[in-house]
Amino acid sequence: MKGPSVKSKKGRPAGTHNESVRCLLLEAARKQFSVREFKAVSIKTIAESAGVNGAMVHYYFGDKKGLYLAMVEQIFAPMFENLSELEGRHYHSIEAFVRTYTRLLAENPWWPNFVIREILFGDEEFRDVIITRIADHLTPGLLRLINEERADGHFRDELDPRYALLSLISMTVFPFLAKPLVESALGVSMDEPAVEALADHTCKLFLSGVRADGAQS
Amino acid sequence: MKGPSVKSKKGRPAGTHNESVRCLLLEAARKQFSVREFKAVSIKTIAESAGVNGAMVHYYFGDKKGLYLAMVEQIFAPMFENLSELEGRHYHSIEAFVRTYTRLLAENPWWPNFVIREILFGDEEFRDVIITRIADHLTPGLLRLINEERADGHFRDELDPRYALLSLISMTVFPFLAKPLVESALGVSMDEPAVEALADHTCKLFLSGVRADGAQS
DNA sequence: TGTACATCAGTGAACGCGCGTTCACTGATGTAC
DNA sequence: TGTACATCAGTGAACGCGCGTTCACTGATGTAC
Repeated sequence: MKGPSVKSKKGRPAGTHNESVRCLLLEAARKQFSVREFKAVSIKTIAESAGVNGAMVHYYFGDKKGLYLAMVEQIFAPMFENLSELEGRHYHSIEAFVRTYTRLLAENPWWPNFVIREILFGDEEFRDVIITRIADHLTPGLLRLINEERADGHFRDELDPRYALLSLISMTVFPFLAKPLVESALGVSMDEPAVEALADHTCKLFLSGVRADGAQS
Repeated sequence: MKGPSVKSKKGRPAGTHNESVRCLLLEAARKQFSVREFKAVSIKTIAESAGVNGAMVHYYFGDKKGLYLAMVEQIFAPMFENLSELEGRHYHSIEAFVRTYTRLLAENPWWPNFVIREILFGDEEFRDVIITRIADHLTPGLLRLINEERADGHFRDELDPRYALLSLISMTVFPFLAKPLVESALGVSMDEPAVEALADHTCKLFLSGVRADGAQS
């Protein structure tokens, strides 16, 4: 595999406008892989969609899987970055989690699509990596938070924190995952205001649902 | 396409043990398609898994897609049947919905897998059929129920019934959809007792979450 | 009953298409001296 | 400055593999008379 990363002193230097081909391919790949399976998307289709020669896939990414992984990495990076931030600073509030996550999902609507695809149909190794990565980023902080609220008497005593967390994540993620179903069946368009209203609703439902009888809202 | 369905008077009658090959293929197909994409599963793999000749796929199902559709139909049929029953009789209770649906999902763990696959990556026509079918079976009865409870003052007045229904479905379905993630990240094994406990939890969380302040539990 | 025949489920080799991949090549653009 | 050369991004034809599909065929099992 030879690529543009090979540097040397002589000759024409790399990087006039060559990165555009790379970007075009990544963008086209995201579009195609968003609505079709890996093997159902041909390099030819991606190349045509990007308006470049199909051999460029191998020139820039080695092979088809290289392009796919580069694209997935590009999609996941900002999500994990933001989630790390969230973990570091704002995890003190259930509401902050729901709103931040909702915003992230609204901005990256194809993200849950690729996650669920990898989890359900991906290679075993890659799947485990993703699962571990998501679990590590989401679970500890939120579980601790729920446990604290329960210990302080704000949440019901018999509440199972694991189930509570599962409910919270379910309500936050599923609407984006089943977006076509939601839009068609419920008539909810999942645009900016609807998504925000849904986040409000989710917070209220969850906090009322787990609150101890005697606790203040 | 010639198949065993062609009947005649003369010759060896159909149906000694020939249906077993059909069943073996359907079962093997379900196994393979559960964990891999359509194009990532070869007829050869299915046939080997079933222990029959690969040409049998075309003999019994016409082509690969015929086998896939027959398998999906076989998976969906009991679900829609049970959902219809549910609609006719037991839709008077949120709890009945959650418990019935949870039981169905526990008994048919691959069902949400195929639904989401078709919705996200399927052909446009097939996707719309599935979405419409699910929407028609789930939405009207439950929406009516939620509206009634709200009108009777049991549920909060400012509650949006569509969002409430979405939350309910999210909490019921998502845990099965993200089963590997749930089991790995939360340490919940999603077996019989855990699934039942989760259904209890979901009912309690939802009903507490939507209840009007003055209403009885 | 015996026999010729029809139809069955199932076989296995061969075909041909689409795909990912490879590779010799081109013209443009830079550097070295 | 001019010129020979090195390296670049990109091209397009060809290759070969795997796949879905086809088809002539077989032996078994029934029916007709």
